[in-house]
Amino acid sequence: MVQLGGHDLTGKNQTLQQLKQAEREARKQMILAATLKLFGKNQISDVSIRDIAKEAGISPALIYRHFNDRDELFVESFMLQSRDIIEKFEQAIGQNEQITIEEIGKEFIEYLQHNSLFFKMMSYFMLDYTLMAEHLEQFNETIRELLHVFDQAFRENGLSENVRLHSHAFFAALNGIMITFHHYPGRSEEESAKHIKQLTLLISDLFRKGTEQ
Amino acid sequence: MVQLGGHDLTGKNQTLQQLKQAEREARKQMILAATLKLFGKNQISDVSIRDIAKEAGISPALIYRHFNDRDELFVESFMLQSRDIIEKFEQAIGQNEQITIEEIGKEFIEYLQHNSLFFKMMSYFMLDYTLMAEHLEQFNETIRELLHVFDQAFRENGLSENVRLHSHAFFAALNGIMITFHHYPGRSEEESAKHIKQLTLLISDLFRKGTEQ
DNA sequence: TGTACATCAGTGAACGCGCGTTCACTGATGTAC
DNA sequence: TGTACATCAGTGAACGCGCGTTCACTGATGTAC
Repeated sequence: MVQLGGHDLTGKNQTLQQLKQAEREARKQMILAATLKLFGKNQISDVSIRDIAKEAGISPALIYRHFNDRDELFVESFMLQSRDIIEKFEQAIGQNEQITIEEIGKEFIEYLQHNSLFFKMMSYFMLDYTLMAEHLEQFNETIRELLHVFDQAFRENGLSENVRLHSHAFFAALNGIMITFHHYPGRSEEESAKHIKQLTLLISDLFRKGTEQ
Repeated sequence: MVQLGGHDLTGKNQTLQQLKQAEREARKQMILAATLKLFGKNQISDVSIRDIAKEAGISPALIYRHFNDRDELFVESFMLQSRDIIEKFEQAIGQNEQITIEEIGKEFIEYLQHNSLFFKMMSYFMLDYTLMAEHLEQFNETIRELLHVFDQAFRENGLSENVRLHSHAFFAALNGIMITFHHYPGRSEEESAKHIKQLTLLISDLFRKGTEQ
């Protein structure tokens, strides 16, 4: 008799096990979805376990049957969202046969603007390095994947030396534009968006010129 | 008899009043100094009123005789520190007769690195926009003053159009480098610093080339 | 088929804590007469 | 000069709150014999 943790895993019972497993997984996804929804609405540091439980329509205690602690839930939410965004971003970039530096800058910023959740989370993780320390490798991988897209674009545009360094610089510069000006005091959201667009164009232009040489 | 709020403000008494006022101001400065010291040691959001009181050797209640609430204390600390840093930065820049774009980039990043407190606070304020909303104008002025230094440098280097836009872009890009890579996972502080230096040089170079045209 | 037991998702209330802020008070100093 | 009063820096304890997390429990379902 095949046994695992006291469960019968043969025949009909195996399917039942699988169904239970699927149900459990579905519940977990609901918690993650509720978390992401609240991250979208509020400041990330203000989202509490009780808020999430309420949003998901469950008891706070149930969350701890799926995640060890708040940080783990937060990190998993971030990873889920990241994979989603990066995949979409890669697809959008992949459409164009040869993408210009301007286009990739514009696309990236637009992605950050339309998926402000990803941006919010990235800022949150970058500044709260105590949180990152434990989940470092996962976070790292996400960023690396993003940088890979930038690498490709630079190579396609004829850059052969210091490609990764250029990707880092471009990525950081675009991040900086968003962080510095997304809530620039005294400007409406619309004006901010326009200003960010202008700055992105300027920076992209400089990178294009730098790549041509 | 000259009276203000029940106090005699003439002759000898005026001096006593002034001394009292000075004493009060000195106490306030001690509180601000204690706050800044803790900001340097810990994450800003983790610094509590009780911590500050303990550091300053006073009762928590006394802090409320000098500041209306925690936010006001935080903002005043930031302003105090900012004025200090920006003045030092302006002096360092002012030494050179004609400063290059590379130099100003390098100087700025070095200032952020050696005064990580300023950088910490700027990030904190940029991301916590609810806090900023009320103290918007003060924060704004600080940043504007900093941008003014960048403006001058760009003008000295022959740029005549879109000067402020270039300042914004350069400032944002340098910020972005710091935020993205100051705690890049898996790197020592030293390695991070070196990497940031490299990226700063690359970005500065692009801006110089862009200015020359 | 019936019964005793095991498992486990799920719960509401409680624990223990630290927070920003306020309260009621003390004690030193100055002021009025 | 003495006395009653006002002012105000300063205090320790308390208020009220929300947090992450855990506890003790329920109830449905499956399992063993």
